[in-house]
Amino acid sequence: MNSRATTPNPRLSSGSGRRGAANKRADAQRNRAKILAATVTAIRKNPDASLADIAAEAGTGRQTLYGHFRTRPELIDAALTDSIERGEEVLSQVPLHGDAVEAFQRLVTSSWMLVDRSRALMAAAQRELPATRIREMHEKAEARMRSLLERGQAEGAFRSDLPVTWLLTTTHVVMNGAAEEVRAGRLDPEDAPKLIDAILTPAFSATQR
Amino acid sequence: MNSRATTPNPRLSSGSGRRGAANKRADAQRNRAKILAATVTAIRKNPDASLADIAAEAGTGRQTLYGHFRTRPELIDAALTDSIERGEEVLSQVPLHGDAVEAFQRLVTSSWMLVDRSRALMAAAQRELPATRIREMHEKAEARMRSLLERGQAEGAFRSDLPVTWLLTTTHVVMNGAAEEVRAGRLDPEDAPKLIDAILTPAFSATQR
DNA sequence: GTCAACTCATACACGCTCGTATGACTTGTA
DNA sequence: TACAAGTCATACGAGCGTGTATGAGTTGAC
Repeated sequence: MNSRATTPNPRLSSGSGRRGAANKRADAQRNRAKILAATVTAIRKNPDASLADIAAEAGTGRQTLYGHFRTRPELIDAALTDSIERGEEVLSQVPLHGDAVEAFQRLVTSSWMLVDRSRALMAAAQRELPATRIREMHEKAEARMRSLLERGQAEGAFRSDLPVTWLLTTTHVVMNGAAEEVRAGRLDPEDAPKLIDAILTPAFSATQR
Repeated sequence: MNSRATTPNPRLSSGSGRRGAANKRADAQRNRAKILAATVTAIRKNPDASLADIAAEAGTGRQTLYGHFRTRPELIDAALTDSIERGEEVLSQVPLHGDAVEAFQRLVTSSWMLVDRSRALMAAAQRELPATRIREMHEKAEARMRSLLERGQAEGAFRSDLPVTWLLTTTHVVMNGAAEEVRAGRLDPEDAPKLIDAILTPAFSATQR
């Protein structure tokens, strides 16, 4: 074990203890990031973008890409993981205290922006990654949303005659619908949160049922 | 013109006046139908099904398929057109008179079953056919739904603070979500209409706003 | 029964993408 | 500065899907 001990490099042991990701040349880290970003935009432009397309989008050689990601699924996985991690940073800041309905609205608005950004990537992932893997990546975000909905139900803010699962999918589905409308140019991104809210709030409300 | 006048064949001039589709051997018509059906089921099983897969599913040779449909898009187009035409036969029977909300519920229930059946095919079409073509095919069904929603708004049954377009997409999106849940085995098809309704009715309701 | 229509197996050309390999070159780092 | 790490152009093999071609065989229609 520990055969690569030539460079102890105590400089940066931040984050996970893994050595795989951290101690790489600054150069390489930049390229990795460029490729990850390019994956999102390239697939956004063309859902069937090849690895060559993505490398071109990143302004890097195809071989460089292969140097960072051995296979296509591995790249997609990494790109999605990255997107979700960035999303987590945003979502974890959303205050969930207080009125459940208002908290839900805040969470949905933030979530929607993320969905809008990585929609195409998600679609690609759904075709190339096992479904269990994708669910696994969304675990945190989904758990947050679910427990908020559950709290709302318990407090009588949200209706309890429907399973939380269905409220959850409805939420996803309406956000995705808005994102699709934006993509098609039929909806102004600015207006989306309001429209999403206009549907979900009365749909989930406990009043008058 | 009229170079193929060898067989006047006054037997069946039913439907459109076109001669292209009608006067084919019974044999060929059967095969065409088999292929169309196979397209739906094959793509349902595997969204990336090749023409070879589809031919196999139909129990026919690949060349026979090419005899009926010159290219892949042409096949997808034909299959979707066929699905939609069959759907029209169902939807046109749904009574739209009387209370707009109830009519909407009836229409949604019927529509959902169709969506559930041809969801995979639609996804394939979205990847291989121009968006305008797909919208064109859905024109009738969409117009029916739209005018019902508009009537509901005018009568004060549906809220008027949202554009009909958004009500329309919401409807689509929730139906699709249910279909997806069914596909994933997380939802019983029997329960779907009830759940869809439970979301859409309060979401679209004009009361309490 | 005759003929055209249709089916189907086989085969080929083409283009595309993935993944691998090689080697020369450039850049970061200590 | 010296060496490892990383980049990149080029090239190759394999696999797959599409669309075309050919020809022999089968089936429906009149």
